[in-house]
Amino acid sequence: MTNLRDDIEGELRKHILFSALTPEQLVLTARYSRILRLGEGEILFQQDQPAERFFRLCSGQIKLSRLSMEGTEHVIEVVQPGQPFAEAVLFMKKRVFPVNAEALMPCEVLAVDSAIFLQILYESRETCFRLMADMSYRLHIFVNEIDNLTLQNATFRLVHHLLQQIDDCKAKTADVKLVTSKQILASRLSIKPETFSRILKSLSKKGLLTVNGRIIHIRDVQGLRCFGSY
Amino acid sequence: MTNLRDDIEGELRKHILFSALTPEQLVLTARYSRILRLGEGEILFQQDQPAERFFRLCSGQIKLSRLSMEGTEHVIEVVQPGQPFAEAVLFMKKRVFPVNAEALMPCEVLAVDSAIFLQILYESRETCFRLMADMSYRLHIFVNEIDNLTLQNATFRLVHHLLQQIDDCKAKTADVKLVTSKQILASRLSIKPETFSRILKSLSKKGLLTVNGRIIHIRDVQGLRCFGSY
DNA sequence: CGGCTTTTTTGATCTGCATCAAGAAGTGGC
DNA sequence: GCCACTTCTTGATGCAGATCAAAAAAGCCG
Repeated sequence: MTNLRDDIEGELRKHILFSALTPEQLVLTARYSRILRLGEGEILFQQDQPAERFFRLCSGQIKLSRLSMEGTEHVIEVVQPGQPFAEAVLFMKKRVFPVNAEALMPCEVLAVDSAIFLQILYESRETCFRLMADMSYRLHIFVNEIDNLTLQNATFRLVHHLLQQIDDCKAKTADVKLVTSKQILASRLSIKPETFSRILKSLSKKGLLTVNGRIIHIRDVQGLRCFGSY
Repeated sequence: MTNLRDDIEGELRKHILFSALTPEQLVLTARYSRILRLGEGEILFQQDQPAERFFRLCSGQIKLSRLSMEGTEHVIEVVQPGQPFAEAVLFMKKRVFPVNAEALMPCEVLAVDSAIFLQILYESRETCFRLMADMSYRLHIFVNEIDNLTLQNATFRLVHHLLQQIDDCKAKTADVKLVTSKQILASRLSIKPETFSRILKSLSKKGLLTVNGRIIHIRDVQGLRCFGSY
């Protein structure tokens, strides 16, 4: 565990955005970086707080969410180990976090100083290009996300999510282990927990899958794929 | 009209992404750029087509939309003169347009060659930074968009849109001229035209506004602002 | 102007999903 | 192993907004 603290450079090197840096740049960045440890339920940052750092998750799980005025929460993303987050804030006029970040379990997070990174960016075209690719990718994700929310119904979104989790795309059958609680996954997909449960039930009644706790056994991948919204 | 064809450089200079270029870079870019003219209803590009250029709208209006598998359309954005679009595609692995683009009226569009621009980007940090700021801004917009779709109801979205159009934010009363047909605006806000019409009616019945064709006269800005979703 | 298309409105009805409420089934602590 | 607590499921009911159908209003053009 504690060994991580001593290997900030190693952690940085794993970070796609830093993989193009020269050794000197890496050392400089490391000096302005920290490994943070969070307990379950701990808040890393909150919406509208000034953002002086951005992150990469080393271990654990982080929930990124937004709060509406009435206080209802919507989970935007559940960050998995290896993923960078809050890096696009660097270029916003108002440099504040657009989301809340909360540890869903004990986490180790690499925190990098924004100011230093901007300086590095200025010196490393290669890094600029990686960041642009990264942001472009995120934009693409968001466009798809909006599609799903507007053009598609709840059942489709759930089915789509399950299918995405399958790596072997030509398998007839598959097991999907949900990475979070059904509540949180439901929010991620903009579905109420009750509805989520009912959809799973109806899918299993159709013989397309069986549910065993967090393990979803898909009995008919092809059938599920052709399913859509009917 | 035709004078635009002769002034590609001038048009480029207005493009925020090109405003940091050296004269030589500008000339080079201009050589690989074109001004395109589109008639009403003409398609500039379609979803999944290879994207070898990106754009800036000089005049007219362009509708960016997505199609679902069942064929229903959702308007992502209505591009106004001066706005760049499809520039984030540059960095995607599969370099294809993620949306359809159709002229809502006769348009003049500045089309810039992607390959040349990537080369320029490599030579101009300043331009990289502008593009990153641009993408970061778009990401932020999308996060808000998803908020509105998930946390907010149709009435809120419409009210929110109207309030955004008001420039003088402390005015008691205001006129908003819709830039497109109500149908298209409705789709942009993920509302069916019928529902859109009903919402406007209910707001006017409450005395908050009056509707006169595409001109919405807001009689009580403050009241509308406090309105939300109730 | 009068006939045409297109946009907008209105009414009636339907439905997916939310909400409320209450059990059931896991999960962890001591 | 038992109790408290959280997560998940199930049922009953309600409502926002979709859908279908058709009238009304607004543009358009020869």
